[in-house]
Amino acid sequence: MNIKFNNRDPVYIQVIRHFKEQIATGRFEPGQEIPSRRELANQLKINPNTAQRAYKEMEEQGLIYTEGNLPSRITKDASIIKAVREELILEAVNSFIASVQSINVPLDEALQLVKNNYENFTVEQEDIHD
Amino acid sequence: MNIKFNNRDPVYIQVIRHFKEQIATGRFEPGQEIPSRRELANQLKINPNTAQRAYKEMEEQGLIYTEGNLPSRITKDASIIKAVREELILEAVNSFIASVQSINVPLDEALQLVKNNYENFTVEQEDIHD
DNA sequence: AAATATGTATTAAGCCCTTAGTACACCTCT
DNA sequence: AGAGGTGTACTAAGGGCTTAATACATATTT
Repeated sequence: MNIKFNNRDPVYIQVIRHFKEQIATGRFEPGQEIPSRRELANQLKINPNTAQRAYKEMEEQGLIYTEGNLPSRITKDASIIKAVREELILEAVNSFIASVQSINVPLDEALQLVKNNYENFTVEQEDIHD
Repeated sequence: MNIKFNNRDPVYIQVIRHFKEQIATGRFEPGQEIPSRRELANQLKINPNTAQRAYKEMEEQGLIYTEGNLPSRITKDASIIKAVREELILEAVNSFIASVQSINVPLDEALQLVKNNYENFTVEQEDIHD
């Protein structure tokens, strides 16, 4: 468990986002046990209450579930998992289109830019902070 | 002047973002006079101090300039204007790539999604709030 | 039984952003 | 000279998010 936090979004939102990514890609499998609130807080160096808030929202959204006071687990509902992935993708696509259209970047140019930067992107990211 | 504000980013950040878009696309021309702090606040229904904060940061970044106590103007520095456009584009591209890679969307699929949604995007946006 | 770990809940404080109200110096226009 | 608009600056209050410090019931482990 490792999250690169930025300073503009609330931490609990970024935690939820990270879990959604893990669920959408299958790195978190259905029914898989996840860290307790306190353990997650320790791992991420955040406050237990912040972890609790993230978990609470995820539980309300059906992303995770908790039986009794056992460690929470990833949902087994395939339709939710599928919806999460589609939500993330749609969000990324719409956000990108809105951005490039707001600065009048034509479709061809936008596609070309993505193509040119996709492969070696992870490498470049090492220099990016915040 | 019309900005659709969201609730997650600080208002003065969104104002700056809007000005950058206008500058990058040439809708704000070099040397063009811009609304005073108070007038902008009136137009956008925000507090004059928030407008002041946005203008102050833009002045520090060289996006606008102020001579005496005359209304501020858009920079005439072509290199800054070019840099703004490139910054916005790079930001959009990197953000998009980071998003799709985090959920393992292959390049081909990502490009196809952008292509499929680019044309009719402005229409769909009418239903989107917040 | 005792200790530990779990989920859950409450209260308080601090920080950032926004809003609000005010103030001052400067310039332009009447 | 006076009025109005400009940039600029300051203090104060409120809201949302985070952090902090506890607290409690339950289940598991020792």
